[in-house]
Amino acid sequence: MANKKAPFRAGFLIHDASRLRRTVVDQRLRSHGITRSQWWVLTNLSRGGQEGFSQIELARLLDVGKVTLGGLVDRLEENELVERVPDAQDRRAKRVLMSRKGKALLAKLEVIAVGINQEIMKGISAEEESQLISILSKMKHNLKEMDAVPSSNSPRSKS
Amino acid sequence: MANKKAPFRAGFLIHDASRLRRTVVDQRLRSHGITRSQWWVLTNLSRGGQEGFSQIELARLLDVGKVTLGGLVDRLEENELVERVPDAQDRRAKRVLMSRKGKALLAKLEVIAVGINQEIMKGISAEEESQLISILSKMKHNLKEMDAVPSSNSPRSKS
DNA sequence: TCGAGATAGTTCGGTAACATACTGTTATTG
DNA sequence: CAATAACAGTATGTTACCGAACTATCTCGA
Repeated sequence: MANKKAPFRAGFLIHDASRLRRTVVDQRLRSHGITRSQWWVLTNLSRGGQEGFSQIELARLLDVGKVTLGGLVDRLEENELVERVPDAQDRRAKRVLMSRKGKALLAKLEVIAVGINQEIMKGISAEEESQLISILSKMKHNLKEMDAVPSSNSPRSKS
Repeated sequence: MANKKAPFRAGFLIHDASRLRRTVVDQRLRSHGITRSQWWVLTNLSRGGQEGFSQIELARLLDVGKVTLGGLVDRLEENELVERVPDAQDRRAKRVLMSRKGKALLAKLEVIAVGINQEIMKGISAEEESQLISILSKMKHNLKEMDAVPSSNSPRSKS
C-alpha cells in the first residue's frame, strides 16, 4: 500500500486507534456492566479518598466537560457504583463517592484490563511504549494550549 | 507530577489526545459547516474517482460500521457535499459521489488543516512523528486482530 | 448589605460511534 | 429452479462527547 503523501497520518491514526481500542475494551467489559469511560471515572475516584470529588473537580481531572461528566455519573449511579452526596460547605456542589460495590468492581476490572492491554501492546517494546507516552503527552499539552479543554473551565488567564 | 505506576497510561493518553484533537478540529471547522469525521469521509471520497464508492466500501476504508457511515453520509448529503446515486449493477447498493461543492470545500479545508496540524505537533520532531506512526500502526493492527472492526465486516475467512 | 458576576449542576439539542434487528437484493447450492 | 445464505442499507436504541442556555448558589466589592 504505502501511502504517498499522508499529510495528517498521525492524527487519523490516533483517532482510529482510540476508536478501535474503545470498541474492544467496551466489548470485553460489557459483561461487567461498565464501559471504559465509566471505568476511568471510577479509577480516578479511587484516588479521591474519603471525600471523593465534586463533579467539577472530577471533570477537570478527566479533561472532560461537566455535561459529559454529569452523564457518566448518572449511569454509574444508576448501577449503584457511585453515590452523589450534597457537599456540606457548598450547597451548589455534589460530591461523588464510590460505593462498596464500585470498589469491588474496580478491583476485578484491574485484572481484566491488564490482559487486554497486553494484547493491544503486543510486539511493542517498553522503550517504544515510553516514546509513545512522551510524544502523546506533548500533543496533549499542545491541544490544551489550543483551548481544547471543554467547558468545565480553566484558570481563565487573569491579567 | 510524575506518575507512580500508571498501568494503562498509554491507552488513556490516546483516548485523551484523540478526544481533545477532535474538539479542537471541530471547533475550528465549525464555521465551515463540517466536522472532522465528515471531512475524513470527503478526503477518502476524493480518491474514489468518477464512480465514488458504495457505502460499504467507504465504511471499510474508514474502518467504521455501516450504520455510522450511513449517518455521516446523511449529514453530508443534507449539506449537499455529496450525493447518493443508485448503483447500476447492484440494486442494493448506493454509490456516494462528491459534489462540486464538496470538492471546493475540501480544497479549502486542506489549508486550514495544515495549520492546525502544525500547532498540534509543535515541538515534535519528524523522527518522533514517524515513531508515533509506526507504534500506532502496530496497535491498530493488534486491535483489528482482536476483532475491533465493527460490523461492516471483514473477509471473515472461515476455517 | 446588596447586587453583579462567577461557579456547580442540569436540561436541551446535536454529532459520532456502537450493536442488534430488519428489508430488500443478489448469489449459491441442493 | 427454489430455498437459503450472504450482503447493502436503514431503523432503533444506547453511550459518550460537545456547546449553549438555564437555575441555584456563592462571593466580592461598592
